[in-house]
Amino acid sequence: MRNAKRARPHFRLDESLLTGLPPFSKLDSRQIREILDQASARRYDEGSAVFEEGRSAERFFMLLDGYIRVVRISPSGEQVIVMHIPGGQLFGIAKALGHTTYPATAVTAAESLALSWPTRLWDTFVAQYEGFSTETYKTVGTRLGEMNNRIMEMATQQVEQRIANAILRLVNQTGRKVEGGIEIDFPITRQDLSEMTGSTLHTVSRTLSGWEKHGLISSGRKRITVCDPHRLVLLSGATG
DNA sequence: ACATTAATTATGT
DNA sequence: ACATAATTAATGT
Repeated sequence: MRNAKRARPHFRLDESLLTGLPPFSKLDSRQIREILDQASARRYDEGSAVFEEGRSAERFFMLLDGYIRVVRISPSGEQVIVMHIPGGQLFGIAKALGHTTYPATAVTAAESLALSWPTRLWDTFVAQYEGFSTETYKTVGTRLGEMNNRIMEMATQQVEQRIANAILRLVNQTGRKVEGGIEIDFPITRQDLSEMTGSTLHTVSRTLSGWEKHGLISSGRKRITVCDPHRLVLLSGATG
């Protein structure tokens, strides 16, 4: 039966969701409780936007499970994939960068689960939760370093090496062991790889086919597993 | 050393 | 059956 409208049922989020995650690892269970009671949880289908570039940063997020694809669109309409964020990390933390709007769009690369809080809570989180700010600045620093490396790659390396580096990054961050190698844990297309490397899906397809022929990787539709990481590193590294 | 264009085939609902 | 992904060859800068 269709019942009367009622307020969103208040699910008590389990404390184990946050305990152990770096930004919260130093907190006692009372503090975790506090934080969880102010959070809202939401599930996202694959490919749905969590927030969009330019929009006011109303909330910040903790990705509990799944993967976030950070995306920007050029004025001419081409998409660029800035990076991927795995579960267990904060994202949409515009406030940490001194922004009031989101600097990029966040799309789920797989079905995902995220907590979020109103951005007005950011300062109190920083002020009263030990380790929160230092840990978040660590992740900001890590991401900055990655983007830094990407800039170098873009400027100096050829497409094949950039693709190799992109895949290695994904494998390091999201790789899960399967028989015969390490698989990228979420669906990824040649188009995606091209948007990460400033290339085209055709070039990506050709290079991947070549690698597959030589046993470096194996791939199906939207799936890539690295069989020989070592040789891939050789390809990606100093001029071959 | 790569993009573009185009045609063809494979794969998932 | 249909849409989306991937491959492959030919041609262009």
